Amino acid sequence: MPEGHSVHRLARQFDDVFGGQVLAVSSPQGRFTPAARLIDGQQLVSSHAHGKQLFLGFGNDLVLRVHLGLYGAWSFGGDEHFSGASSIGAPRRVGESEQAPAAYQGQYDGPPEPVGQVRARLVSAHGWADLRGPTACEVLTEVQAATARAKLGPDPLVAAAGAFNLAKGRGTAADIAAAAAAAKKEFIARLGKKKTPIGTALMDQGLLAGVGNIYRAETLFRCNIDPFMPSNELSAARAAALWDDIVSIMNDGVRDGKIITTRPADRSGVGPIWPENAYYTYQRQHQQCRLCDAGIALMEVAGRKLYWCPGCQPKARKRATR
DNA sequence: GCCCTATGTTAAA
DNA sequence: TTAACCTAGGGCT
Repeated sequence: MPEGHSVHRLARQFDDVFGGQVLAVSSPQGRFTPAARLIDGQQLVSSHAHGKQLFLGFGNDLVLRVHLGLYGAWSFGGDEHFSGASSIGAPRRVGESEQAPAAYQGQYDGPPEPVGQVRARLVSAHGWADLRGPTACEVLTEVQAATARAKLGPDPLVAAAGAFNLAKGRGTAADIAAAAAAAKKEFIARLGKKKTPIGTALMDQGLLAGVGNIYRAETLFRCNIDPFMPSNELSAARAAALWDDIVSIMNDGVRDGKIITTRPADRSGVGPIWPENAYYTYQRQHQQCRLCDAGIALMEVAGRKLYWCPGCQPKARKRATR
């Protein structure tokens, strides 16, 4: 699935192209039809991402919660007023871009006939959005939506989302700074209480919301942390540095529409930056590390593939203090 | 066409 | 720990 950065991009996209507009909501596939009727014809009043989940608020106080899961994807289209038409979701192959294609050209005649399994379709006067293959797509009350969000850990992109809202005249800089500080503090505190390996903890959406398999592998490499180290053996200072690194590379992901975690000095001079030179360890098993002589290791852990460099991410020799 | 894979989560065993 | 779920693309026969 797209990791948190993609969902934050989606939240911005919905805000930009549908914000304040009345939407026709349907389910060409049929599976979402009863819930779609609850928000059909309502105005979109908010668009928010928390980790990998998207929350769209409507004028009748109902909330559409969407989780793309492993395969879900949104596709968009519309006329010249429908800026940023794009398709953001699960890349179908390594190296696929999450960036928007060229602007729509030609006459806009409304959304196309649905092809395949379109779970939900949102249509405004100027464009449309189709949702396919989500793990979750449901209409909730505000209380239910708050309950869903309460299960999620701090989001490294909380400040980025705040900056976007600030530019739209919502919120204050002071509130954003406070939220970002609180998120970081909470992350550090939660890690300190967990004995689970740090590589597992980073994938726990209740501990930290938005990091997935690529960011997990890449940030642990960048911070020289052994993925099997118990979370509570990481010093508070290293936990803070880990948070800062996650914030940094995920902010880049929001900006770029793709995950690039390599520092410029560490990229090979051969081939483009992305995807060949975008990662340190993800899907680089058996290849030589970019920084040392070791080969990148791969092991299946809890059903997900974990990549790391045994040379750059050595086992801690002594117990760190917190 | 068939099999495998994928930046994910949940429930059953 | 395993299976199930949702979808599309690539490589294979």
